[in-house]
Amino acid sequence: MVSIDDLSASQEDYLEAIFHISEEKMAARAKDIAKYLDVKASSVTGALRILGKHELINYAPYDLITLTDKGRVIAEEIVYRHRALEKFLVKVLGIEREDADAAACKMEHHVPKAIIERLVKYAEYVDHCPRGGVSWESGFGYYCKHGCTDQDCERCVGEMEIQSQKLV
Amino acid sequence: MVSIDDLSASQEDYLEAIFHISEEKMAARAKDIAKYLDVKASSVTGALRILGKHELINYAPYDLITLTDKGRVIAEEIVYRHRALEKFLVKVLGIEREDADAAACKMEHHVPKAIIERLVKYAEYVDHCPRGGVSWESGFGYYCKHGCTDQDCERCVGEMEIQSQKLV
DNA sequence: GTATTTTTTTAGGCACGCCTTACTTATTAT
DNA sequence: ATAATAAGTAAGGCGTGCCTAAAAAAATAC
Repeated sequence: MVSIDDLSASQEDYLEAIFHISEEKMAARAKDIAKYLDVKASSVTGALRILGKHELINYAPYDLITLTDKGRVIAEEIVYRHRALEKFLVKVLGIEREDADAAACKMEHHVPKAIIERLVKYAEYVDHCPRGGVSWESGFGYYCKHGCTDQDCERCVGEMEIQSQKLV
Repeated sequence: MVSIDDLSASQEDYLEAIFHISEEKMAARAKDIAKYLDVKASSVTGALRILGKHELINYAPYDLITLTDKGRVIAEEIVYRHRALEKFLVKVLGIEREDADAAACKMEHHVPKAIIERLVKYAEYVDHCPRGGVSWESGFGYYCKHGCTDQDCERCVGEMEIQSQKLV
């Protein structure tokens, strides 16, 4: 039995690609996958054979490619991770959507599930309770641009002392 | 000229290992590195030759292994990333230190530099301005355990309505 | 219905990074 | 000093995942 943890990063990418292409066109063809992942068609064939062998996709040479039920469950998990990461990067860290998407692609295979769950929870928290958490504009975003502007900030007092010492 | 971006994940691991071992013992030996990374001694040799060729370490057979200046700069960058990630996971997301360390090991090679910088900034912000940001105990940690407890929370009103409808 | 084009597959190759086995070099103990 | 042990190297293998080039199959055009 194959679980999501048995898949390599590239196999996850293939499954993810098939999932997205299938959403649009009912079934994927090797050509679409190659284009989506920017690899040669011949590289796709090998990957498809493996995914087929693991019964994650319905694969027969020259035939249309679809996800099996098992494959769809795993593909959805992968897509969920990607979206969760991207949302976190945008909503919490204020990364530009495009950059966040690119970063999520790079990171998604290497972030443990437990961490993803926490990111989701955190993003949800910030989203849900902007007063308790951090709303980007007024909180972290402002800090990024202007630093700490709290006159009574205890930490800043310390830093100012250090600054003064340097100036002497 | 070799930059940090030219290193594979495993080369980064080797450099990181040498850095940490050197901190304790002045110089590293292949055996220590093999143990540190849980890899066979013979696997270490090849990696050392490459790092040596790139002038990131001073390497001569049977001799002690030390970082070159160039190597130390890169190693410090790698360690910085690891620590930044770990700090973020612990301080912001409330992950247990050990889990955070393990996750950081898995993630550190795949998080773009720009994202690391943002994580650092965010952790700094939360650390610096717990009032504006989120202190773990009172903010996100509490939310994780009890959910939203704000009586006047607009979002929760919506959710309660949904809940009520379900109960009907 | 054959010819052309597109799509897919096969075959063979390369780089990486790890492994094992066999060998060489150093160190340590007696 | 030499035997035993520890440490390091060389050579060759394996799996992954990509590539190119060329053959085979399918789709399309005439």
